[in-house]
Amino acid sequence: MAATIEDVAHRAGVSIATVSRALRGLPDVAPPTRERVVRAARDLDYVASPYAARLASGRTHAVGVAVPFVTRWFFTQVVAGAERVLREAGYDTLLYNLGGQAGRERFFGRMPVRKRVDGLLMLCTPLAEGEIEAVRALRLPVAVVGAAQSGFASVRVDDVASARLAVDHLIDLGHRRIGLISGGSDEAMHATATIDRRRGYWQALRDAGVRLDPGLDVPGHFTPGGGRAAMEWLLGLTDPPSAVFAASDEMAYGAMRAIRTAGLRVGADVSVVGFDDHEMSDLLELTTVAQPAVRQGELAARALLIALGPKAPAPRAQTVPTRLVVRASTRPPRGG
Amino acid sequence: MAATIEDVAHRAGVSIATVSRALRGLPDVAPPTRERVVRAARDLDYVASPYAARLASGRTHAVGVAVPFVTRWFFTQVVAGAERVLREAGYDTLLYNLGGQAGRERFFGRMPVRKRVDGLLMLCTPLAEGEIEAVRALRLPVAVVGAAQSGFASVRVDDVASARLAVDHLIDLGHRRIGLISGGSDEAMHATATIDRRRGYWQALRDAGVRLDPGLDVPGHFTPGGGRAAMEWLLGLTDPPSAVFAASDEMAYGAMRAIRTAGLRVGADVSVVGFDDHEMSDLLELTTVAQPAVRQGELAARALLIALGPKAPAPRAQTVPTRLVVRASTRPPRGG
DNA sequence: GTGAAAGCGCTAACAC
DNA sequence: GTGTTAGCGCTTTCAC
Repeated sequence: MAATIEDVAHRAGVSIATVSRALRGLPDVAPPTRERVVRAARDLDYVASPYAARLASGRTHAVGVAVPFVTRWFFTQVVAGAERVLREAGYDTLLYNLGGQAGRERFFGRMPVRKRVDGLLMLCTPLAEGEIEAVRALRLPVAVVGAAQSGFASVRVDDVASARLAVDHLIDLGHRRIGLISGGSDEAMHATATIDRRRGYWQALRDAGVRLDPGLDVPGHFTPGGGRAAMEWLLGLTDPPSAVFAASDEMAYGAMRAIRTAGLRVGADVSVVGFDDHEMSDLLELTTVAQPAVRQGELAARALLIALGPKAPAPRAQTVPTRLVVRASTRPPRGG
Repeated sequence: MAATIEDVAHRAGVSIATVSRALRGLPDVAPPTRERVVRAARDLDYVASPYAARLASGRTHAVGVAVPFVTRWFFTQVVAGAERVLREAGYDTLLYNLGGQAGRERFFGRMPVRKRVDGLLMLCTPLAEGEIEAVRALRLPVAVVGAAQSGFASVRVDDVASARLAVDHLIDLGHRRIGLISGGSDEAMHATATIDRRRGYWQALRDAGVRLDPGLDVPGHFTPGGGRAAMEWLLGLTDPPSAVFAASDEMAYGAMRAIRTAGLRVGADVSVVGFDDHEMSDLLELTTVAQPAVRQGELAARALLIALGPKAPAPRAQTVPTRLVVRASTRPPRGG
């Protein structure tokens, strides 16, 4: 069997209390004593039982990370960033992949993190009223990525301004008829990205004095397939757009595909801007709004760690900058 | 404070032992008693403390999932599949993102899963001798995905046969000069996929009586950028290949890009086959060897759950089928 | 600076 | 069928 604290205490010739103190680096342990304890622990290959420690101390040193879909590019980046920061701080990462509306309801209904974690990290999951209540009821520090929620620490990009960046770029190139491939009304999972990026799109057009046409706003559901269908629909219009802004790169890829399938050229015939700067975008020469994904995970994890610390300040809403990356998918309109 | 088992016992007018039994669905509890307990628990919004239960029972109901890179497509799929199965079985998923060689060494050196989990799920991480020992020393059930390791349950595809599928397809189309974009010798993280897919490639060529040319075997490091560079190199040869087999779709995307950049057409001028059937492949019309990624995660998780059960059978090595999905990226060679 | 002892909230014998 | 009780392996007062 694995060694316990008692084994270490015997071997070092001290009490278990001293072992506990020595190994956790608490003050009030004589250096030579600590030395003996550390050596004994190493000799026995001792690791403290985290669960016993949790029970006794009431702190779990674990954080729950709830993510809509671990398979989506942006989320994987955020998770990677958060996991690293948490691990380095000695926290366990409990992964909860919501996986769609049903899983989401199960999560907020049962709250499987209860009595399991010290804090909660929620990704891109703008919460319904009841969900916010359910989370608050946990009375746990919470950090969210991709949405600002009062009372919670948050890290996100300015979706409105970022979308404007993309659309302004198209306008600067001379485009006037610009389509939007957005999330879709059903997307509880992506509400912020959908709504705010749409808002930025409208603002940019309005400020440029472009006539607004709601018929150019088509849902793409944040998937390549959805983006493709959306673009097909746009191209089928009597007066199709000369450029589109897709609210995610993955939808943009689908749109690019649809453009090519229609016998048109991306850039030369129809311009496309995406959002994310997914690693494939460089390859596909997609102009896009780059957002620091891994970094958002890191920042959120850090914010959570601070909230878990002794002198926890009021939760802060952080915004990280985006930038436009211009590639070959955007060009002036033909005859523009 | 949150309710404890004692609160429930008081309210239901029974002992804590009965509460424990009733709530866990153990036999030997009179139906009316169970009913009362369940109601009391619900009234108090009681959830058992998992950590107290772990300490008392010795079982953690947690599984560690170690993954080289959560950000890589294949791994995200596997994690999603495994997480769902584990969650539904009442197990916590502790995520360990190794993240490169350094993280990998840290993981096997410190073994952070010690005293934390009942079982371990390792993704695509063919283990060095010392690492296998370190894992065995845990004396825990282990399941691996993407490699067969004796003594551990495993789920994988037949990489050799699958690679042959891809290369045979090119040969059937009439190609004779076929390049390989493989992983690379440094890839400790992808050894199986690299080695076995290369082996399948060689076998297919040999069996077809094609002269073997080691100069056509170029590393692509499992990234789009690597695939692109590899393809550029191949196209620069005096006698460039008319087709390539890339050991992953993401490398194939890079290769396709390089082909286009060189002014050639994918399919018509140079054929490309990938491996994975990443969701983008349909969009990019990449012929590829499809492997069931989510399913491998599910199967591995199930295998682990079985190993954690009462009558644990000997660990089994499972192989899941792959299939060739032919799309527009492969065609007969020009003048073939 | 160190030790004794009382929990933390459960599970699992064992008794009845 | 149900209750009593002894732990599980730590942390944390409180003495000394």
